[in-house]
Amino acid sequence: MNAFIKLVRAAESVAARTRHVMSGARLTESQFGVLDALLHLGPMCQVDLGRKILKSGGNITLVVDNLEKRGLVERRRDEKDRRYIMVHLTAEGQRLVSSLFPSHVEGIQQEMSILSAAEQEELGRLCRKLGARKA
Amino acid sequence: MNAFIKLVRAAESVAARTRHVMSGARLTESQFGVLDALLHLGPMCQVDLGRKILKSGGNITLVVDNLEKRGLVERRRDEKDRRYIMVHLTAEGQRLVSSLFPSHVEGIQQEMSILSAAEQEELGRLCRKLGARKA
DNA sequence: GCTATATTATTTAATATTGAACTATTTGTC
DNA sequence: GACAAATAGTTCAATATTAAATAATATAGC
Repeated sequence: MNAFIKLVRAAESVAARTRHVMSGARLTESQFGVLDALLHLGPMCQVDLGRKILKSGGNITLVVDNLEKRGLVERRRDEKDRRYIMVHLTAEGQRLVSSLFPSHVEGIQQEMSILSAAEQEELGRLCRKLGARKA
Repeated sequence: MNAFIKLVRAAESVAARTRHVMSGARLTESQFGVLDALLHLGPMCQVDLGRKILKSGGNITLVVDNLEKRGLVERRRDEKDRRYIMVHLTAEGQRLVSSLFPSHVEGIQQEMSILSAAEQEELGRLCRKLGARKA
């Protein structure tokens, strides 16, 4: 029980302390999460984006809307299965997320560096068990 | 870096899977967090509530507003220092949060039970280090 | 081929969330 | 005591977030 409270606080604390890189570019965490997924995994439909950043479908619609307004991503209807809309990075989106990514990673690593490599390993192992638990 | 991603996913996964107790009573996580703090720590000003549930001042104003509309909490101006507003549980608020608390705790314990007691201990230790890190 | 079911995406209503500007109050310093 | 700095709370605009209802499309079973 206590472990859970500390888990949530740790996640929120570290996230809050590393938000500045994103907010400097006027991106929210969800927006950055979407751009990050598209950069590293390629074009993706919105359901998959939702699974990736753990948000509801309705939410993804809005986040992608806002990214699209800024010209950072592009929606393309899948002609094979017209239910799907694949979300693509634009050239500008790619440029932006690529330029932000290194300092984003660096900020997180700096925050995590209070734990030794072995501790980070162990933390990852424990969290993976919790995250993978069935509904 | 990987550890951080797993940390966030674990926190969000467990939280999402235990949300049903709160949403069954039409309470959000923040609303429940406020009621919980008031129940276990007594009346509190809004700044302290914000520190407790890790949310901004503007947010606390709204969350307390919504709890007040439902008659679950009450605002009382501190007459010693009129900048402060102490938030109190009403009888109804106390009844509600007390009735919900056991199943809330049980749900979390069930989610966490995929880890052994020793693992939970270790997870708590690692998370405490991360959460306590200076800004 | 028709129909029931499932899946993707959107919309809507309600609440959350932040950051910044703002008001009211108190405290510290001269 | 006056006034500058600090602190508590509110408001506002922009975006997020969910759950539930809906529309469009695809698939499976008959």
